[in-house]
Amino acid sequence: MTESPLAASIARLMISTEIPPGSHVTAAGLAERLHVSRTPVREAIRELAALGLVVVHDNRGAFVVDPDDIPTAEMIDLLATRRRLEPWVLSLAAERRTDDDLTLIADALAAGERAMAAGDAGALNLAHHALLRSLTSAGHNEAADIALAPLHYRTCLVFARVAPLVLPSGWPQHAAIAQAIRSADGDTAHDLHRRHLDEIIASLEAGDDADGEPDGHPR
Amino acid sequence: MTESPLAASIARLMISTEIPPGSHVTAAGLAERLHVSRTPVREAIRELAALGLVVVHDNRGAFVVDPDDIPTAEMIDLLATRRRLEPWVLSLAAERRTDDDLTLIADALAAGERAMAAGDAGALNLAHHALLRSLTSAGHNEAADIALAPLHYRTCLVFARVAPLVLPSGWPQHAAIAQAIRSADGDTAHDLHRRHLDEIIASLEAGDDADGEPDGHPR
DNA sequence: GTGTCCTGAATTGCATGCAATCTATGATAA
DNA sequence: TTATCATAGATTGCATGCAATTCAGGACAC
Repeated sequence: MTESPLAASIARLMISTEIPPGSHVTAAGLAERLHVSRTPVREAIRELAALGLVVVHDNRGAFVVDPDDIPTAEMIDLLATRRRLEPWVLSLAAERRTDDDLTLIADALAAGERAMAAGDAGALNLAHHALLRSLTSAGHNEAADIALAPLHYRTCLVFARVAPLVLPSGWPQHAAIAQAIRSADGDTAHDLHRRHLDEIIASLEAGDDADGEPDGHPR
Repeated sequence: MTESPLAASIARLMISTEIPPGSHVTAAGLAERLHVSRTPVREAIRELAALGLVVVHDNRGAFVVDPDDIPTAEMIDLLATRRRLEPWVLSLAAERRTDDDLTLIADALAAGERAMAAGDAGALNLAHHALLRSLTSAGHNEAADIALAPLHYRTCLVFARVAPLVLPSGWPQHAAIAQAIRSADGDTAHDLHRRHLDEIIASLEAGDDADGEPDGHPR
């Protein structure tokens, strides 16, 4: 999207859970931490609110979205919505991707591998988000890109706590999808991704865990 | 979405084309017009940027999205993306809608009728947007609601100039969709809306008009 | 012990001042 | 005439000050 650099920085802190879910983020606190004044921080917080990363209560400030506050039904809605769009966008990506897109995707995959090897949960969450964004932007459908941006942020936030446990087992699936896009095989990318999302949805519906088992691999 | 009241006010000015597409909106100008200072205006502009209503150029300010700058292919992408989500959301709406939802939908339809009778193009655009939002929010799928918000804004902006010419002939279709939702007939709502969007897409693809003929009724 | 009210610290939200940057205009030289 | 450059105006972006609001904790009455 068109996040400002500052908003992107703050978003990274949240996705990596350096700022934990549910936190009350104060303008003064972030201003000091990021060495800017409160004004640009406040503007960035508004952006993040529009992207669904924080909720702003009148005269009480912004709170990072807390997965514990989100009912399972809402998580299912979130994934079902992605399911309607993403497989199609990935099939577009297989047609429209440029070499730059492929590089971005490969970079995100590599970052994820490194994060898993290093056991760095925050970095893995960031890589997951970068991967979702790079795959989507390869579709070169700006409307879909804009529509999915808040869903990707929410997904990475909502599953931030469990992602380090379940992402590693699902990473090969991501790699396979990326490979299909590289090979311009839209149908395979479409089907793989839809199956991937279906598995997550199924595990949520089975009630594996109120916190979600995003890759369908119960402990 | 969670627009601030100020951002919503500015958005209304843009959708009604009181602030015309392509305008360079200055913080000082809006501040004076809305009787507030520049700070809250700047925050609102950031929100609108996240929603895709304006584009912000560094150190040059914000510009209202101009339909003339948007290629037909991108408009088709926009509508194709809505087509993936909205019919499904409306079928959800037929299941989940509350009485309050039906009231909002009826209000939007009535506002559109009044605007057409009065020949008020700005009011009609606003009613169109309110209708899209009320239909979608009746689906009670927050993720889909958030994802579609920027698409609805963009749609109403992109078609702002031609909407007054084509919306009247398409209004009965909207009314029929609303009726299906009221009757809890999800399949009909789904099919009617998909057909509606397909017609618009087809007319764009046929090149009826670079500006779009959003309801498929060439002059 | 329980509930209510009050006070104070903390935070938001808004207004304004100012430096840095950009655009446009007109002057100058080739 | 055309191109280049300098200057002036306007606008953004950031910092800071202050009033209004909210929440937490304790005193007090019952």
